[in-house]
Amino acid sequence: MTTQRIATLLKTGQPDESVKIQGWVRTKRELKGFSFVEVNDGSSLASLQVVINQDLPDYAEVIRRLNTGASLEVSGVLVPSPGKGQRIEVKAERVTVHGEADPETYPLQKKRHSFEFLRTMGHLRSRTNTIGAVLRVRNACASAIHEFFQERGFLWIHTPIITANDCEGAGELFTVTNLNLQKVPLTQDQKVDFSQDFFGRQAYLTVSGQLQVEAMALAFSNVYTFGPTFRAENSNTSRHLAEFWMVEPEIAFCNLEGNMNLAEDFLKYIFKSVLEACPEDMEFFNQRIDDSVLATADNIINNEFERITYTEAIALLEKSDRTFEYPVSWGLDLQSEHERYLAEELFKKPLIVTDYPTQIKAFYMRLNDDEKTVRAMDVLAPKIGEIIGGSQREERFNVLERRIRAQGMNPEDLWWYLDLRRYGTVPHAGFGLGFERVVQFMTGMGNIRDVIPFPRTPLSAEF
RNA sequence: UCCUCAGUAGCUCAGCGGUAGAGCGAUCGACUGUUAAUCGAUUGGUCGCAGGUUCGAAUCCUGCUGGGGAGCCA
Repeated sequence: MTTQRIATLLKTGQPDESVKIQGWVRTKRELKGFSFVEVNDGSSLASLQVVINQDLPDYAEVIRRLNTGASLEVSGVLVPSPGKGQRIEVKAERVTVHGEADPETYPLQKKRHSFEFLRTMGHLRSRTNTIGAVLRVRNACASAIHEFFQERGFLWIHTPIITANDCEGAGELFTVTNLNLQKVPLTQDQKVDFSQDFFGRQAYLTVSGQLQVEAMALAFSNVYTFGPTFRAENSNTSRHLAEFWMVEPEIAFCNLEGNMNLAEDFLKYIFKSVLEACPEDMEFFNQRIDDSVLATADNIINNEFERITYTEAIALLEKSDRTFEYPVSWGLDLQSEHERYLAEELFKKPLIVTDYPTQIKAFYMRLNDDEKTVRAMDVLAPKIGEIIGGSQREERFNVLERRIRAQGMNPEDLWWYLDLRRYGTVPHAGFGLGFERVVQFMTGMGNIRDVIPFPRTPLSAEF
């Protein structure tokens, strides 16, 4: 008999059906004459209750070995459950213990654990209710992202992880090298001689696939990247990782309005899709983690996002009677507290802020006619802050070259990026979305380290 | 990197100058249907590490780690 998944049995299993399941013991309750064992195989939040009667051969020995964390295989028959809390249960006919888990040392006890503690066991924590639910939602969300773009004819582009482009300006980079670090070759002026390194020049882990994905958009019209991204910043917050996943669509023949529409449709789609795919897990988050999770999802799906310009945002902040720690003034970037005030208190829903001052944004964003602002957009979500950052790109060769120079960079280093404006340039736009931040936002999880299987942060890469 | 709080039993914490306590877990026992099972008993600690102050340090001071907040950003 083939093994069935517990999620399927809980949903569609019928009494008298013969079944075989495999999984891990979540908890065991021994009574006189028989025992209840809850078995979870990761397919759903709920476990399947297995009833083992003492007339089973080797009953005492089997039960002794079935502690929390042990792995087993059960063959039996489904029966209606007389107890509360489950529709059906398995009456065990044969139980095989694959691996024991010594209860004296197995760290996951049948009680609540703090997330801090679970982080010290990256290899085991996915067997818990919360982290299990998070990772199922994460999977559903990743799947929804691909569905969304594939349905719309976007090509998934695998942009490089290793890059020599140090000119995107998006934070600190990790160097990739195979130089002998015991004996680093030096140039005459005592700098590291990267010409002797693997790529013949200094290379890095990517901080964004945007530059490359723009090149692809100018061949395939609509494309997206979805892959890991690396930042070597010494950021110690609940919203930052050194290794995270980013989604970056890029659309040719598109302006900022089209970009905003896509971003809004995109967020609505993935929330809806995850609610459909993981209703139990989402309900769990609403009950145990953050009781506004379902309302927030509903808010995203059913409301139009607010859209204001940076200039309007500054006016609203200046008009508010709130006192902010950081000053509000046209030309200064919005601080976390400003973004949160706008999204959480003033509008109480996601909003898109556009047309930021030129000097606080990247060189590739399209210059407006006033030359004081660029066609940038940030989608700000309650609780998380910036969840999406994007822009219409500067497609005019002369303007782009001028802006590269103005930011102290050398146009020659970006020769191929400029080439895209030299040959068949088109208006185009795109955005970047922090995948873990979306999962955080969806699940209500407070710390980004708990929405990725193995988080990498400063001083932390144990698992 | 800065601010701030915290490191005491397997876990969550109390004790805050006179050499250790609770709840949960685990273990054993009881219970024909439990579901964070319940009830009874038992077990459990170089008080993070290294220095220093003191007659005496878990307790006070200094360096290293974790949480929260900020900056940077996604």
